Amino acid sequence: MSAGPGRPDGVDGAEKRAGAAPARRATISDVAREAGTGKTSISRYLNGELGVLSPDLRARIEAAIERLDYRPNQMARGLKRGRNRLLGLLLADLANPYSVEVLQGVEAACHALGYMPLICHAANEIEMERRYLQLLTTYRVEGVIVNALGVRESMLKPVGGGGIPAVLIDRTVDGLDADMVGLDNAAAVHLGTKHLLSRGYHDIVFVVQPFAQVSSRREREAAFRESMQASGGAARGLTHVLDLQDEAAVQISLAALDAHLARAAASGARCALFAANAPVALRLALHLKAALGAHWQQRVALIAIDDPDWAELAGITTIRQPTREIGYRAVEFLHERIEGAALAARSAAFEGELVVRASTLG
Amino acid sequence: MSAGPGRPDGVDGAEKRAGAAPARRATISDVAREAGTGKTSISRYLNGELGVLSPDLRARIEAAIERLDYRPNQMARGLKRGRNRLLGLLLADLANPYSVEVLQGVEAACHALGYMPLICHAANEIEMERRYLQLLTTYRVEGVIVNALGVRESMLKPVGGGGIPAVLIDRTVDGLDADMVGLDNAAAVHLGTKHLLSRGYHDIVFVVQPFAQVSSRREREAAFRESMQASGGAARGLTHVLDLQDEAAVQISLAALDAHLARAAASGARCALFAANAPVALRLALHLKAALGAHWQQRVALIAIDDPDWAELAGITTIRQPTREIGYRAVEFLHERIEGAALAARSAAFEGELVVRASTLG
DNA sequence: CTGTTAGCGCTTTCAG
DNA sequence: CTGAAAGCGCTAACAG
Repeated sequence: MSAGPGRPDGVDGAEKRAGAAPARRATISDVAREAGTGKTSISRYLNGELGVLSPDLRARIEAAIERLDYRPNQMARGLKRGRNRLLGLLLADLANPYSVEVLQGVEAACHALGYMPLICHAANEIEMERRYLQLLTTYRVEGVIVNALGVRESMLKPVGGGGIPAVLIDRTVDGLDADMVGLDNAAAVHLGTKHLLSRGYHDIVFVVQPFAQVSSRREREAAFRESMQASGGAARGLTHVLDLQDEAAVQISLAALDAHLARAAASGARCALFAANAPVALRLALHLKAALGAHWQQRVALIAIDDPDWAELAGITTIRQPTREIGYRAVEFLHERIEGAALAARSAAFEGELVVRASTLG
Repeated sequence: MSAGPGRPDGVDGAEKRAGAAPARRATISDVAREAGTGKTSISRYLNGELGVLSPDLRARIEAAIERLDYRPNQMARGLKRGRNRLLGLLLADLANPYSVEVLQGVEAACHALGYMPLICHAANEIEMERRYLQLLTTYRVEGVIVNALGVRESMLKPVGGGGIPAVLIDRTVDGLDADMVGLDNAAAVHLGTKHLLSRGYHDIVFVVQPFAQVSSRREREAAFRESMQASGGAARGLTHVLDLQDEAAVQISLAALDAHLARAAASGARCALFAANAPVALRLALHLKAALGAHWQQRVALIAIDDPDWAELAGITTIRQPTREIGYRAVEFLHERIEGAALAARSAAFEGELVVRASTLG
C-alpha cells in the first residue's frame, strides 16, 4: 500500500508557473501575515466566530483570504480537531442500480449534515472490501456505512464497543451488533407472492443468489417459503439458486430452470419467476429471451425485487425499494452515533412498493 | 460548510467502552513507547525501510503494532509529506452506466498506483459540481478527474499553470488546456451511420441532448451531419434535440419526433433513430414502447452510443465505449502530471465497437 | 543502526 | 477584542 521510496523527487513540473499564481497554496500563516494579524484571528474567522472580531480586522482578513485565494486545509483541521467529517461508504456492487440509488440518498444526507462521503466500491471482491475497510480506518473516517460482502465484525464497532461506528445497509453482519437499515424483506416478498397468486400463477420459482451468507437474501427466501406455505398448498413454490459469480454454475442452473419451466408448461400450470433482486432479474430476462425468443414474456411471468430503469422498458413487475431514503436514514443513524448517542442498536425496515407491469398480467 | 459552533461537546458516548479496547486509536508515540524505542524507528518501519532496522528492533515493533492494533494516520502523514494520495473523481451523473464503468477503471488504476479515489457525484447539478470541486480543493487532493457538467477552468490547473492538476473525461472544458481522454466521437458516429446506411435506413434522426455546452455531444452531432453529407444525399439526416433535464421540453420534442416518424412511414422510408448516448436511448425506447406498443422495434430502428446492460435485453444495436480503459488511462495521465511531467496537454481518443443487435436488422 | 529535533497547517488554551 | 504558544500524528534531517 505504501508508495515506496525511489520516486525521483527532483522532478517538479509544478514550478513552471504562468506568472502571478502562488506555487504553493496559501496557508493560514500566509493569510495572517497578509492581513497583518495572528493566526488565531484567522482561525476564528474561519470558524464563524465573527462576533468576536472587530469590523476592521474582519475586513482585512476577508481581503487577505480573497487575495491569496486561501482555502483551509481540512486535513490539518481534522488532525487538530480529531474529526475530519469524512464518512466511509462501502458498497458491494455499484453495477447494481440499488447501490447507486442508495448512494444518492447518502450524498444528500451528507450534504445536509456536513459530511464528505468517501465512496468505496468492492466490486463484489471480498478482498477489495477488506482493503477498503482498512484504508478507511487509515483515513480516520468518523464512521462507515456498509453494504457488506463478507466483512467480519472484527473491524467494525459493535454498539458500545471499540472500533469505528458503523451502520449496515441491506445486510447484517454476523456477530455485529450495529444499526441496520434496509427493506422489510418479509413484507416485500409477501407483497409479491400475493400479487402472483391473485393473478393465478400457481407454480412460482423464487430465484436468488447463494443466500446463506447474506441476510437479506436469506430473509427473502425464508419469507417466500413461508408465504407459499401460508397459501395452503394452493400453489407450488420452489427456491432456485443462481450464483452470478460463477458463470458455469449459472449455465447449469438455468438449464435446470428451463427443464422445470418445460415440465410446468406440459402440465398446464401457469408459471412465474420471482427474482430476489435486479441482477438476478436481468440475468433471467436475458436467458429467457435467448431461450424462448423475443416473446418470452408470453410464456413465463417475471417479477422482481428492485426497480431498475430497464424494468419499465421490459415491462417487468417489480417491488421498488425506497432506496434514497434508505441511504439518507443510514447517514442519520451514523451521525447520531458519531455525536455520541448511546442507545441500543436500532433497525429501520422500509416498505417496498409493488409496481405492476405487463409481465404479470398474462 | 463549516460545522459551526453550538454542538454539545459534553456528550460523549464513545467513553462507554466494553472493556479492553483502547478508547483512542494508538498513535505512533504509543507504539514507540510500547516497543521501547523512538518514533523514528516506527516511521522507518512503516515506510518499508526495513533493511535499516535490526531484526530485534523490528520484531519488537511488529509486536507492538500488533498488540496496539496500530494504523498510521494518513491525514497526519499527508500533512507532513505534502501529499495525501487522494485523487478526486468528479462525475456528472452516476445514473449513467457509462460513469459507473469509467469509475471501475479509475478504481483499478488507483489501486495499481497507490491512490485513493474520492468520488463525487454531481447528479447533474452544476451547483453541486462547484461545491464538490471546492471540497476537493479543501481536502488537498493531488489531482482531479473531471467528467464536467459546467466547471469553469478557473478552478482547475491548465497544463503548466497554477491550480490543481486535472484530466478531463469525455468532455473538454472551455479554455482549459488539460489532458483529455474519451471516445473517438467522429469515428464512432461514422461507424453507426455506415451500419445504418448499409442496412438500408435512409431516413436517420440523430437524437442528442442540448449539445452546445458539451464537447462530446457537439462532436457527435457534427460527425453525424458530416457523415450524412458524405453519403451524397443518398439518405436524409436530421438532428433532434432532447433535453432530458426538462420534462416538458421532452414531451414536446418527442411529439415532434412522432410526427416525423409518421411522415416518414407514410412516405415509405425506412427510418432509424441514432441516440447520442444511453440516457437518450432509454428515454427514446420508453417512449416508442408507449407510443407504438410492445412491438415498436418493428416500426423503427434504434442505435445508440454506449452499451448499457439493458441493450442486450432490448436487442438494441450499440456502439460500445471501452469505458474501463478510459478511466484507467485518465488516472495514468493524472499520475504523470502529479509526478511532475511537463509535457503539453495530451488527448487519448479510444475507438468504439459496433455491437449489432436485432434493432437494426429489420 | 538509532534517537532527537523540528516542523506540516490548523485549533485552542491562556494571557494580555 | 487579540495574539503567542503548545500541540494533533507523522516524517525528515541531523546527529550520534
